[in-house]
Amino acid sequence: MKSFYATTPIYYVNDLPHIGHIYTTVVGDALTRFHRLVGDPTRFLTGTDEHGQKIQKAAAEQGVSPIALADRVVARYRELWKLYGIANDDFIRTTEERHRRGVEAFIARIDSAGDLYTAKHEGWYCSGCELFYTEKELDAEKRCPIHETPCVRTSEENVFFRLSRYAEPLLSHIESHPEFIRPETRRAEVVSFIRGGLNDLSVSRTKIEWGIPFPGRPGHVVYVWLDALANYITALGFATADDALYRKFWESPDSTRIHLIGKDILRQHAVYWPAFLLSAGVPLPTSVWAHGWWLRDGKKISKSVGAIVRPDDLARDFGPDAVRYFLLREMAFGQDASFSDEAFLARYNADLANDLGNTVSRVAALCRQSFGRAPGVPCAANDVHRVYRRVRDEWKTAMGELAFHRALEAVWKLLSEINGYVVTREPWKIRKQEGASRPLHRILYSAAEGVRLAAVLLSPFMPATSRKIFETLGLPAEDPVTADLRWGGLRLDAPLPEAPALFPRADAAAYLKGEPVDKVEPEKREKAETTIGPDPKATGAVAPPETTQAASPSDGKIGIEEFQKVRLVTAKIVAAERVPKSNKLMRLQVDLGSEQRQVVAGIAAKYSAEELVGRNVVVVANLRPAKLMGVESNGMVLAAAVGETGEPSLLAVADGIPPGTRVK
RNA sequence: CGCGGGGUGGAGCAGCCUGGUAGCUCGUUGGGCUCAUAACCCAAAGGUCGCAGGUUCAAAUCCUGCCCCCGCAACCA
Repeated sequence: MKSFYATTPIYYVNDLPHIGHIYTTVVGDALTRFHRLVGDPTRFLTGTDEHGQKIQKAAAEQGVSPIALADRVVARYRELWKLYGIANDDFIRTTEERHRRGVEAFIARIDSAGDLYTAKHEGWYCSGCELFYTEKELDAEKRCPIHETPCVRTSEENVFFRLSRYAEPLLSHIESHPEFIRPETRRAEVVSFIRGGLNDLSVSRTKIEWGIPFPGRPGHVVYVWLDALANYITALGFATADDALYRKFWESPDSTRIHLIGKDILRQHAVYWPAFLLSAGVPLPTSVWAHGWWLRDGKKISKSVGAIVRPDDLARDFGPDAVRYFLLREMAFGQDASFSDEAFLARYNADLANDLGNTVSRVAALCRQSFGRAPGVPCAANDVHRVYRRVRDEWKTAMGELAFHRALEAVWKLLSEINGYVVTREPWKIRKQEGASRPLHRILYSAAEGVRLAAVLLSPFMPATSRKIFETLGLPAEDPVTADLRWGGLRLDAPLPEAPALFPRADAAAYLKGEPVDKVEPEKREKAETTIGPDPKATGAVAPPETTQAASPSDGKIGIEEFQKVRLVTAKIVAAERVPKSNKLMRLQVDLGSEQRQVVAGIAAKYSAEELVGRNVVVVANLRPAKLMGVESNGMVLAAAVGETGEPSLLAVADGIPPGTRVK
């Protein structure tokens, strides 16, 4: 029997969980729940990546130790996974002892293969960032893009990995294993990247302390990616005395090993990681599966636009399973998909409330009204059973291809069949005419058994919902096992408890307007709030610098003296031209009365050069100069940022106000 | 030649790898049912599958060229 091992990336503790993390983890959970259900020995791993520059720095800024910072974020991940019903078998942290040992052993193998050497790495170094920059990233004066201070030409001694040696072996592996990189487009991407030539990879750092000490190279720590990627095998006990899991789930030719990743970290997983493994003489993963990105309302989710989707709100209002369902149903795995409240509400009402929830309560109510309990006479020869067999096969095939949306579509065919079956047989009429007759038992048995099997097929996707459905049908509220996939698992004459609606219909219009939805049972709501409610402390602790820097400690308010530091004056635009090759930059010459100067503004998407000339605007006069696309800017033109896109709308100044007039 | 995603009934999508009746959800229209969460069932209308060539007995699907939209990065001072 084939063992099945799936991993998510380990998440970097500098960031709070967002929809991407939740998605990958939910996918891994659904996939491994499926494999457990069909009877494969299965293991599911997730965890956190805790080393590196950013963590060290963030911790220092907050005056805590890096590990304390990591602990805090890890606790949050653990809560979140619990909330979403993630059944991971293990949770690895790169700061754990077992991981460190595994990495050391892994590096020792690579070293003895002769793939490591030490060399000088020269570049422009910013002491503020503690990072090397490439020429491209710096301006003409070699200034750091973040600190705007000059970088120093420095050299650092690094350990290098002979990645260049593995171009051919990788290509031939990819060639002979079509399932190695999926989907297809990603595979082509990787092939072209490798064909473009592979440079040896620097795998140690000397300027950082927060990492695993590089074996045999005092003063060096292991480069974060080499450290992080190894988690997939160190968590299995690679190169330890107790490596039973490693042998069963990784080394065995009968194992399937799948890395689920976002397409942004494809190169690390499809090039670097397999190269390391080849060097160390360890089998490669069966498959690296790169999924697409979630877009917000069709646009890339970006922090600067403020369109971060944290599904916490939806999980609180509609339950974690509804979010799981949406994520798995809406995205064709591998492609990008859009996350919008409208789409969520539409799916929630149509699929979960109308189809699933209503069918369950409909069938349960029919049984209760007819018999006061579950049907007492089984039936196997009926349309529901026939459709079930077909649906179950489609479901299996789709899951094998990681086509979750198709697997779910199949289950909905079964629900639809049950509804159609009930309408055709009209059990309510039979009940009135002949009471709890044998035919009525058989009809409702077919319907109820169909519902039970739908719940079994749904269990990888919506485990909690699935258990509730079993309960509604008078069965134990447990995760199903392989035998439960067979027709005939319903318990005859079982008492049926009164059950609340699984997914009460939501008033979509009201919800989208921001009104509260009181649709989730109080019990669920409470739980959701305590576990994922906003935790300002945790948020502040790990939020990226731009949010933590909010200067004033208390409420974000500043004194007037602080505001007065900003010198605002009116100005007249005397000339305007687009910055070549830029999308939204406009180079403006503005008259400040006493002087004329050049200001660059990001308004070209909205305003043409002609309509700008002659306009009176407000500018910030005492702003430090900056270069944008190589053009110097000495000030800032004020504009309202309208809507989510921040479309600029210039502030107007009444005619007749001379340029250079102070604004306050 | 920066990197990537996409253009399929009114809307949102699947199908494309492995050519052969264009499918799903929502919406619309008509009918049915009244057991169920105003839910459910049946039927209908509605598509030059971005454009142009090519390969083929056959192209949404494979090849070539082009057009358009979107995201990332460089650029929101």
